[in-house]
Amino acid sequence: MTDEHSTPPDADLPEQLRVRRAKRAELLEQGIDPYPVEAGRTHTLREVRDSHPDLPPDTATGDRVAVAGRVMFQRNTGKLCFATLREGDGTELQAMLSLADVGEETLASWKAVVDLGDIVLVEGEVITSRRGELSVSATSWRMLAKAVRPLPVAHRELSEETRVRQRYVDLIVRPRAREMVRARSTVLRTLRRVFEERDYIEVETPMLQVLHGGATARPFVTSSNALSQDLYLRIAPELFLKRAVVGGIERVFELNRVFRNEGIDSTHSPEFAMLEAYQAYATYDDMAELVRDLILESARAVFGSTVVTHADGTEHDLGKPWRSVTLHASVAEAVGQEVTIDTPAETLRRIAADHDIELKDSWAAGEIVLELFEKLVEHTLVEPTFVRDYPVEVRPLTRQHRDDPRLAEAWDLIIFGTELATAYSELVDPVEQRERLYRQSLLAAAGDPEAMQLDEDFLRAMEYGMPPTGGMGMGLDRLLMTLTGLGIRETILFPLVRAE
RNA sequence: GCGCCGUUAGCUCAAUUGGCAGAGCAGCUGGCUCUUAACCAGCGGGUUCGGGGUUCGAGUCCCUGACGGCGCACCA
Repeated sequence: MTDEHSTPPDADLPEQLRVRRAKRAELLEQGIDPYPVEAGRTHTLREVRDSHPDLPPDTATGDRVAVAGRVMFQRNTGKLCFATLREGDGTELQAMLSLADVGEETLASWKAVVDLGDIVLVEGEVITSRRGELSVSATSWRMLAKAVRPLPVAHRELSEETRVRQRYVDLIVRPRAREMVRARSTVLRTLRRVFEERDYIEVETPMLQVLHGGATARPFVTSSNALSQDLYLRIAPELFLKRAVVGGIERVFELNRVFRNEGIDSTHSPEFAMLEAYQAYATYDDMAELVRDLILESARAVFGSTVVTHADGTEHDLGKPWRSVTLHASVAEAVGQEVTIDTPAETLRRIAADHDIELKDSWAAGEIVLELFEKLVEHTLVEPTFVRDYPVEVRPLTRQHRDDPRLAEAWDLIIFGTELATAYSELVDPVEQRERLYRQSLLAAAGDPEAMQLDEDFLRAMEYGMPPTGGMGMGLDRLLMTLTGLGIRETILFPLVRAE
């Protein structure tokens, strides 16, 4: 190890770090381990609180406990010290050290070495203070983990960057950060529960893939030394889940990470959690019912109700009936004139021009209608809305509509103006599927980085016969954003950040 | 990828026209046996993101790089 990489001498450290290291050293000199292996805790703060509700002020219970927690506030008078301890779930409890009970030496040592942020054990009697605060009145205390770096100011917001880069600090000082971790876990559990109740099987499919497919997006590329070839981090689990359906796993879902090498902003992360589910002998209508159940059950699990608060502060009851509208009808409503699958491209171009929407020359009617929807309609759909029946040219992997072959049996669920989930009646005709994938592979060969490669093995699977199947996809991070009204970096515990 | 804005004490932020770099919390010293963002008195703490330039003098102006935020593009 060179000097450059060794521990910097204390003299180079900021004052507060030096001071805390000195206190650690002081404990060691006294023969006290500042990081003992055995904590000796007998009760959690929560347990003490729960077992002593509503005590009147100035009560001595006679109950002896040893509690542990991080020191969040300190209020020291000459012969009486108060500290607020906090444990992982945010529960706080006051510790009191009185000269009369602990003696001069112990009190002095407490004042000398305990800083905000330290994790300590306090052993004593459960009492209430004269002001009525439930407390542990110490007979002894012990350092469990000396913090050598000071906590940030507890009563001011951390900067956005520090919150994301040092999430461990964010979790210590900001209750909402802790709540989000628990909300995410609750939603994960709830989604799995709903699937289990519907006899779905959870599977894990490859994240490292030899071929790039399943959606249109730019992949991350890596390489295998053993295979001497490039591998792709998956952009979607779709093609493997469909193989599973072919094999007879008729109700299957996967809830795990996908990776897309695209923009990073308040609604996009390069890695995000994707839920996809496929159900044999079901259609996109069945998947709509499933998705509604997944979202409502998640809301109930997190909030105890279906009412959620959007980023702008408005409350919305997701439990009310959800609207369903065709893509063309939604556009027609927005532009105030008839728009259907029969509307010619020239007419649609005129409508776009009237609304100052730029179009590519190569676009056909279907692509123009979708552009009109995205520019004029999508952001206006605040309440949950299924937008359904897209032109086939914009949904190349979806089965043709049973009533009109120019349409695809697909819907997007829009909430708060953004897409939350999508579903199809899946294309299961292997001949048709081969043609469409072949056209995609031509685009890929021509240099379109988002286009899929031709996956012969996937096509071979379909040739064995895939039952009529409904499929859905939903971003977990998006769901949490919808439920909590927060940005995507708040819903991900440790979002990707550039190295400092 | 392009444009705009930002980076100052451990944390959150000030600093007029280019003229001695400041506050609150945190820290240190002393005081205080019922505080709870405790209080009172005193003290210390800075490579003003890095590099270069203009100037008698740069936190401030110019060039350049790093990192971040917002907008656009792409996307779920």
